Amino acid sequence: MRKSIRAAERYCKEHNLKFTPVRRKVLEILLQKNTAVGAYDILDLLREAGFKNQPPVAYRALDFLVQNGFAHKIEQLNSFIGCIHPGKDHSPAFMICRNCDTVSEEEAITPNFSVSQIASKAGFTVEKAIIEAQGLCYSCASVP
Amino acid sequence: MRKSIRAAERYCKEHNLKFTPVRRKVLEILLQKNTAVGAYDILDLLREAGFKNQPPVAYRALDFLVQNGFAHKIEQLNSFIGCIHPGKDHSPAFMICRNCDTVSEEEAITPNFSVSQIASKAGFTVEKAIIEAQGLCYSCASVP
DNA sequence: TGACTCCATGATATAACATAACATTATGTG
DNA sequence: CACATAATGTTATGTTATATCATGGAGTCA
Repeated sequence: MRKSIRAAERYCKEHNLKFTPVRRKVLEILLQKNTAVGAYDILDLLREAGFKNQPPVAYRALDFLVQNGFAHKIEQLNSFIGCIHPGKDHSPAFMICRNCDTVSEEEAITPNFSVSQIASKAGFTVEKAIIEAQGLCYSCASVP
Repeated sequence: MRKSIRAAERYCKEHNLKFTPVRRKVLEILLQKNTAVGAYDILDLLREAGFKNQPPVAYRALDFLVQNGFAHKIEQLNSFIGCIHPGKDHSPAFMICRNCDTVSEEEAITPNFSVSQIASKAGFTVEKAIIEAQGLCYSCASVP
């Protein structure tokens, strides 16, 4: 975790991004858990740590972290999780345990791996999977 | 679309489910669009059609439709879409166009197809894909 | 150095999404 | 008909997320 923080630090320095105290703190919060954390929980923890605690404080920091690949949003939980290999361009698949709430991030490498392959490699029993891709449909890609 | 409604009707009759007016109406609303529709938009349309319009009205109908496979929730949009092949047990992948908002449902058949394969089959250019599986992690599956 | 720019943060308000809880009504079954 | 069950009505509230405008702080460059 210290290592992930330092990696983020280095990456920001290299890319002229500001790794400010609140951004660092939010990333620390995320990396301390192996479950996804909601924005308002983060807000509480920020307050405890002496930061301001209006919603935008958390959402801005989260946007920054997600934008730069230091964190991911888990859509099904409306929550966030620290990224285990930041910096690298990757296309992750998340395995959410309904019993212990642990979210594990698996690498889908190229998107050329199936959910079931990823899951079985991780020893995970899938009960429900969602796959949502954003991009351009055929018509919209053809007519620029 | 008439056909999908009738299929839902038949399925409900066979499974002793009540395909009530509000459920039918919500499904009609969803099937009339090829974009995902938010619960509150549905609520407005219900009101226009003479139904009650408190939030639970929409959410209950949507729960029913999703539960029984007549509709899906698109997590990234907090919205819902009618299912194009209800009744069948399937594991869908959704292609969301950021330009025209069209959401197309592709069949992932067994989960043994990759996102990129599905997308290229559909002529869709993927910019971002999310894959989230819910189930049981290895530890939780081992200790019942 | 001081005016300027850019970006981050502070602060207030409100929008958008979703559910809890309890009352009432309809429907089917013995 | 009495009863059980499921659906709907209704009120209130909880949860997640963003818009908007004001303020501050670091770097740049004439």
